[in-house]
Amino acid sequence: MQTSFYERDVLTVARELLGCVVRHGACAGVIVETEAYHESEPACHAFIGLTARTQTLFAAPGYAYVYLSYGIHVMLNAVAEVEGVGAAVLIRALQPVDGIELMRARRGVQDLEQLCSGPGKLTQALGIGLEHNATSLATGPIVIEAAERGLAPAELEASVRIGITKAAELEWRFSIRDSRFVSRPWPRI
DNA sequence: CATGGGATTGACT
DNA sequence: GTCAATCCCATGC
Repeated sequence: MQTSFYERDVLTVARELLGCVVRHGACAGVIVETEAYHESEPACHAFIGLTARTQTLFAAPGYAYVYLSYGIHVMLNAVAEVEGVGAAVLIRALQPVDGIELMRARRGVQDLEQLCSGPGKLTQALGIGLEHNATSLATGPIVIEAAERGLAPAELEASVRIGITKAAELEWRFSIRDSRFVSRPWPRI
């Protein structure tokens, strides 16, 4: 998708990424869960300001912000809002579509519902690493393709973030309702 | 230069 | 439910 898709309010981008397809090489999956981060909110890496680690967060929209969590897990984010604003959408879960056997080999797991049901799982399944930080999601090697159809409002589920007091009333997390491929049960609003 | 925390996962009790 | 694994990087001395 083009840059203009990402150059909007990060919550809107997080909502509309549901149903889109993440593709890397032979592997691809439909996004079923996202989480928005914005520099105004302390859980966001950009909250502390521009550093070497977080500079991608402030980069032009439509780029991939990839970082390592807990020294083990790779997180894939799509940079949103205008250049200079630190905001991004974490891709939290996918419904596997293509390259499923390769995903199973990379994960060492057979169960389709366990292949991409978490932010660290989906990057492992798709072979995404830190070397993909600051690459374009429009030109690849990782690309995000538009949803085949728009989601009906009833299919969308929103939730507050867990463990954050400030701005806890805002709906930062989005998923496709009743999808079997999300990372975990969410608190209902 | 040393330290400590993090947007997680999976194994084990 | 609890807990360890393990790398990057921001902060502080």
